[in-house]
Amino acid sequence: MGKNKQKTKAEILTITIPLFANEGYAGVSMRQIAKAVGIKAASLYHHFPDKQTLYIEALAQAFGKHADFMNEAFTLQATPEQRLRQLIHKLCILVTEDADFSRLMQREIMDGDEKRLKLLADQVFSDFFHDMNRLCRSFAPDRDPHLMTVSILGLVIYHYQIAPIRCFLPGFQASHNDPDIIGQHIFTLLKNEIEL
Amino acid sequence: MGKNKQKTKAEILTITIPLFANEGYAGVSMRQIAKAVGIKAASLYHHFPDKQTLYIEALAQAFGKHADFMNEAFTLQATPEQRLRQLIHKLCILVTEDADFSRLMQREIMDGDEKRLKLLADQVFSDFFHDMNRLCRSFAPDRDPHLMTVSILGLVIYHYQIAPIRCFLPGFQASHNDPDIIGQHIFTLLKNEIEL
DNA sequence: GTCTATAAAGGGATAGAC
DNA sequence: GTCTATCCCTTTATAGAC
Repeated sequence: MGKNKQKTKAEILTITIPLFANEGYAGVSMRQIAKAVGIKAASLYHHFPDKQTLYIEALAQAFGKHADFMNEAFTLQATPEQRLRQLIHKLCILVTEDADFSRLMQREIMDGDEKRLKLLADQVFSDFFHDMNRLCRSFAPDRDPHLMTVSILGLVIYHYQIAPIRCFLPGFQASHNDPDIIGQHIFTLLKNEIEL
Repeated sequence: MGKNKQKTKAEILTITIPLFANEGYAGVSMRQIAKAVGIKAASLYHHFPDKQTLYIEALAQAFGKHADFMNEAFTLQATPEQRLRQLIHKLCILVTEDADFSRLMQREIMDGDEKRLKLLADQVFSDFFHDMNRLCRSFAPDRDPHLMTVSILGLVIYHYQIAPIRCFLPGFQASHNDPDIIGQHIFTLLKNEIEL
């Protein structure tokens, strides 16, 4: 009844996502993808017209997975301080637990052309970013909300990005990879900004 | 007298660096490099035994270029506050003005194997990171210096990383790409940390 | 929906002339 | 030090059998 086709397509994408996340678009061949999926390369072209499309759909699946988180991170009614703490905590968990998502995002911001970036911004980040701006305004009304939002994202994301080399850098301790420790550090860093 | 060989080698690397920075290792072919340099692909193998070596030497040249900055950022005698402001300012200028350096670094942290990352950490960042830890201790003695150092780097670097998509995100203004504006924002964000 | 076979192009790398 | 020519392999993608 055609249900297998859809299922197989999503399965292919699920298997493909970590490959693109770890090796990049140019670093993964259709043969490698096919091998990982368990079919021959030619069969991939039954599901996707070309490699580009396969990549774009993998992106869409990887990013769509977290749409809920993006929208739910701001629902709870609480003080700005509590909401900021919650948000930082959830962001730390997100980047730590879905490395594929984070890496794909990083690569896409690096390599995506203008058209793809605009799509990513509008369809994935717009609402989330807007909510973050609003949160920033609520606890730091005198600050530029856009700059604050980027700063908070940078604080969380860079601690994750630098993880592969961090263990070789001066002052490293194992606890520095713990999302709770990192989240707590970032929250106290920003706490002074909060107007009580 | 063999002086041309050295000169040409450095010239090749200079031309190659932006290619690897923009397209990544797998995204650039020896033929593309040769074309950019203005010679044939086979001639590249007179200077470098293989593509890997060419890439590594390009990294070395791109990173070595900023060794002075890394070491000079902490020489001036001043209050911790002044030194922090100076450092943030110089970092903002660095990542803004040498996009190739920043992108290569980002790719290398993402894709480098353990051996290359250890080399990068020891030979490029060790002293700089150590100095940053010391600076952090001087203005925020109660904080973990490693976490503080990474946070400061993340604040600066992420504002640069997100630049390609930033203009599509809510609240963007042209001034958000100005290193002076970003630097000022980050400094005031950290200023509350400073023990006067 | 997957397979084999294959086309057409591009990849890294080498040999040997100049 | 650069060239042409070439080797051998991989790549993306298609055609057509099952």
